[in-house]
Amino acid sequence: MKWSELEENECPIARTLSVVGDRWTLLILRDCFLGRSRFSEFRASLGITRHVLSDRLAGLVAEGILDKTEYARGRFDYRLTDKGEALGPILRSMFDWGKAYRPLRRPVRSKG
Amino acid sequence: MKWSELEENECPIARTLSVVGDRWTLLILRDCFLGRSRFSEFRASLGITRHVLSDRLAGLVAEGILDKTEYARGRFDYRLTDKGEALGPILRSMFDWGKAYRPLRRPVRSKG
DNA sequence: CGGTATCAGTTCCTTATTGGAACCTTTACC
DNA sequence: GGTAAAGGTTCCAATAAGGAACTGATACCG
Repeated sequence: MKWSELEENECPIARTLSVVGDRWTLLILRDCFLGRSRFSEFRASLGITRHVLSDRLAGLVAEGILDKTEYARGRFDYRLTDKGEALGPILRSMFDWGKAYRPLRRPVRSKG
Repeated sequence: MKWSELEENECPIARTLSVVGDRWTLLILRDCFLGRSRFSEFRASLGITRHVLSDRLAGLVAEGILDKTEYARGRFDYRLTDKGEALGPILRSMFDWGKAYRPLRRPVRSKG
């Protein structure tokens, strides 16, 4: 199965992954849940390249997950729609799993 | 931020994505939850290339998410560990979202 | 015993996706 | 008019994924 074929897959999980299953999309959406809404904010937070960010944002807008509005000439806000907000539980469960099963062992400084 | 740097990211969501955030891993794990456990079963179900499947399974074993056991000479079972089972809520929430927000409009046959 | 088939990979080559830097256009500020 | 920032786009190099062929090891067939 090719990635693009997932969209019409029988399995709802596969269909969800066809939308948010790439390397960056869920991190962008996490930023949205944290209140970030601008191209430059995502850039600063994620270190994603402009090209890929531009592409992902356009995809999310096309999917109806983000809403793009011009808050000043040539400046845009990307905000979660209801469909986007509904992804919250996915991020929530990822948060819980990461916290429980991949704890940060923070770097010990000097003699620790 | 490069993908590999996510492992030690401050955010638990980022750390989770460093493990399951690529194109295929969550689909493989979905198959595990559905009871599939062998290389050939994953292949048949997903149409993933041998090379990538081999790589992903090895990664999941290294992460302690799957357990690999030889059930016959040269034949292996991959089964979810507790850490792997704990990913259930992520798949569950993806299932719910996909069902609600990306319903299958199944192809209408003949006159519907 | 030779021939064929399956499982679980590995290797090699091609295609697709990402990373990185430079460039572009509009607006704001001095 | 010069500089800077936002939000892109374009181009090229590096990385990842797709696809087919090839490798053992084991099993079954006659």
